[in-house]
Amino acid sequence: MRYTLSICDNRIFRRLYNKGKSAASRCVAVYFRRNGKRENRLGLTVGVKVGHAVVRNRIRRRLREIYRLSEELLIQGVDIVIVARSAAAKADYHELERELLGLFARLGLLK
RNA sequence: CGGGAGGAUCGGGCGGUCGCGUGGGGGAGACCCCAUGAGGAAAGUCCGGGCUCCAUACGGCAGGAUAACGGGUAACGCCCGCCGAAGGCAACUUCAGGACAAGUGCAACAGAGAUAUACCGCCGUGAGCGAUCACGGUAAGGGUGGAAAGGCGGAGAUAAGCGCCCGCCGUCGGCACGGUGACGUGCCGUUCAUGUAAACUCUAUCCGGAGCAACACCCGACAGGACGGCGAAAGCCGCGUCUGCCCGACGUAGGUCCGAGGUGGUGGCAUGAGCCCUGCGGCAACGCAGGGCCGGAGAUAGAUGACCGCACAAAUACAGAACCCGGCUUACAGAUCCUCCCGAAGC
RNA sequence: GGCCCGUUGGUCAAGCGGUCAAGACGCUAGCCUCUCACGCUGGAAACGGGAGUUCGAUUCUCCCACGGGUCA
Repeated sequence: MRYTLSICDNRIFRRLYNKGKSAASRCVAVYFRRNGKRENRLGLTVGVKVGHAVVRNRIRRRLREIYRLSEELLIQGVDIVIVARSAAAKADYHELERELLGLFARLGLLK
């Protein structure tokens, strides 16, 4: 991903959950906040409750793919956390793509 | 053809576009090229090891594990063979399968009585006209129970009965033969004894503790402190670590411990009790010898996804390495192969 | 990733090889009261699942499932 770093620090996740703006749909929830930098930072959260390791990996990879393909459309300089919910385990790639892009549009993250 | 038993293997292949981890190469750089990239269970963490630190891991108690016998293995609670028991017409499957005859405990309810007993019954004696009662004998019959004085059958004897006696079976003990052994077969006998050890316990064998978040090293930040007593010395006490306790060992001034700080990097880290083929030994597990192959995962918020095409009946199961191996257990759509048993029909 | 615990009515929980598996709160029916509450009497409701040992398992053993703790 060209313009994006990963979020490794648990404190950044906490700050987004507490102070970021958010929106949610059936399968995913999105939190974001401006970070004052030139590039974006992305965090993906897929909890244990969603499924076992194979299911969690698949969801995480699909979410990352969706983000990668839509990266050019997004504004820059924000931290974004995408949280998978339980329903994501049964959704296919296209459903996730539709929901996630819909949330990005609702939050005004698209250029 | 139908039904069944045992074992083994696969659990995806080819191609295209974009994207990711690792290694290598090219380029001043942006970047480009090449190679490669999850499992049979990677899982549960139930056993056993390697490896690292603690003492070179040593003695006793406590604690834990295993349990017919022989072998295999680095080791095992695993595997192979074999014995015994149970089940099945059979192929075959299952078994925590030592010792209640060392001692202790427990056995509710029912039942007269639970390791010793006489409720009904049977028999004898005495009392009574009699119904019946009292005392004694008896475990063959009834009833209760998971279990009632080895089991089944029989004859004599007896007041009635009883392994009191006989035959067969079982059990225990002894002897002989076969087997490396568990054990089997045969003979003899004064043995005849409730169950339970996944109850305490006893017997035999094995086990030191912790775990890669172990451990070693580097950079930076912070805040430093303690190291005693006796003695001339040896040494003793104390303190610390090693295991719950004892014993013991080691350390006690270029070392150790406590406190503070809690951030990043490197190694450990992937060639291993490895896989394949051939030969020899062995019933087998497996071992030995020779040859070949490395078919290269190695992250540190953690790499495999999206879309499409092709053949096949279909691509749909369970499921993601985190120090590494050997097992066990659990989950699993579908496909293929081998061996064997039973039944029916035919030759 | 490693190492340890736990699971009993709706909730909190005691028990531990054997007769009805205690108790509290809650729920419910009746009584009391003009009515509600309090009080009194009664009732329903549970051993996470599956195997094994045993005459008998909530208890003992094994395997799963779920929930929690702890270690840099």
